[in-house]
Amino acid sequence: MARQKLSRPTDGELAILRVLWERGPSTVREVQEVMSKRDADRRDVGYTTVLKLLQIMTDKGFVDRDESSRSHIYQVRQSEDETQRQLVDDLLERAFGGSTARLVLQALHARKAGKGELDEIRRLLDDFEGGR
Amino acid sequence: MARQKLSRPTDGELAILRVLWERGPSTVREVQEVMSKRDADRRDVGYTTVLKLLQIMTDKGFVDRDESSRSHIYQVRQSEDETQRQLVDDLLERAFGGSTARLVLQALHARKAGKGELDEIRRLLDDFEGGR
DNA sequence: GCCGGATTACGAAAGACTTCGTAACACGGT
DNA sequence: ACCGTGTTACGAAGTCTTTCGTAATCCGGC
Repeated sequence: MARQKLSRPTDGELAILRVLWERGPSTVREVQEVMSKRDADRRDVGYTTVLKLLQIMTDKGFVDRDESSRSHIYQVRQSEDETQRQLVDDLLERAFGGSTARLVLQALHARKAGKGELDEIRRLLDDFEGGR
Repeated sequence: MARQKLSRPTDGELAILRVLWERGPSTVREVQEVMSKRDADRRDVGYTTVLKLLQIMTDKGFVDRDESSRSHIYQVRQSEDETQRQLVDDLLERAFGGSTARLVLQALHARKAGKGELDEIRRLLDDFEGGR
C-alpha cells in the first residue's frame, strides 16, 4: 500500500535509516536497541514508536518488510548514497539557490574540517573531474 | 515574546528567508509578490499566509519587526551565512555522520557540477587551508 | 469627521509527525 | 491444551506547520 513516490524522510525516519544502513536488514528490536545505545543522552525512543515508524516507512516505500519470520525484517529500499544525494540536492535547492560551491563553503566552515578531510575532498574533486 | 533559541527554519520559513536575504528588509506585500513571481509554477502563497509566517518567525526570533511605519518591515536576524551553516551542519549530523567529505561527494553527484564550479571549490579549499 | 482600501491580529482547520497505550496475535515450553 | 512472553496492529493524543477566513485597526482623501 505504497502512498507516495518520493519525499524526504523525516527526522525520525532518517534516524532509523541510519541504523539500517549500518546494520543491514534488521528487526524492530535490533533497530530500537541500537538507537537506545546511540542516543544514550537523548530520551530514547520506545519500541512501539520504532515499530510504527517502520510501518509508516514501509507504506511510504522507504523500506521493504520481510514477513516470513516471526519478527519481521526491514531493509532499506534506496541506497545510502541515493538518499544522501536526494537530501543534499533538496537542501541545495531550498537554501543555497543551487550553488554547490556555496554549500561546500558553508560545510567547511560549519565543521572546521581538518587537513585530512580537506585532502580527501581534493582527491574527490580530482576523481570527479577525471572520470567524467 | 521569543519562544526558542535555535531550531531550523521550516520549508515555508526558509522560502521567506531567501526573499529577505535577497531584498533586505521588506514588507509583507513585497515578500509575497516576490514569492508569487518566483514560484509561478507552484500554487502561490496567499498574503495572510506570508503575514502569519512572518509573525511566527518574529516569535521564533528568526526576524525582527520594525513597527514604526504603517506597514511593518521585517528583516532577518541571522545572516544568510550563519543560517546556511546551521542547516548544513544539521544535515551533516543527521544524515552524514558528520563526514564533510562524504557530503561534498554527494553534492557533486547530485548536481553534475560543471568545470567552473569545480574550480571555484578548489579555490575555496585553498583559501580555507591558507587562512587558518 | 467619515469612508474605503490596505494592513495586522486572531483563531481555526487540515495535514503531517511522533509518541504511546492497548488489543490482537504467534509461538515455545510445560 | 494452556500460559507467558514477545511481536504486530490499531488508533488516538499532542505538537507542529501551513493555510486562510474574518475581524479589528490604521490612514489618506474627501
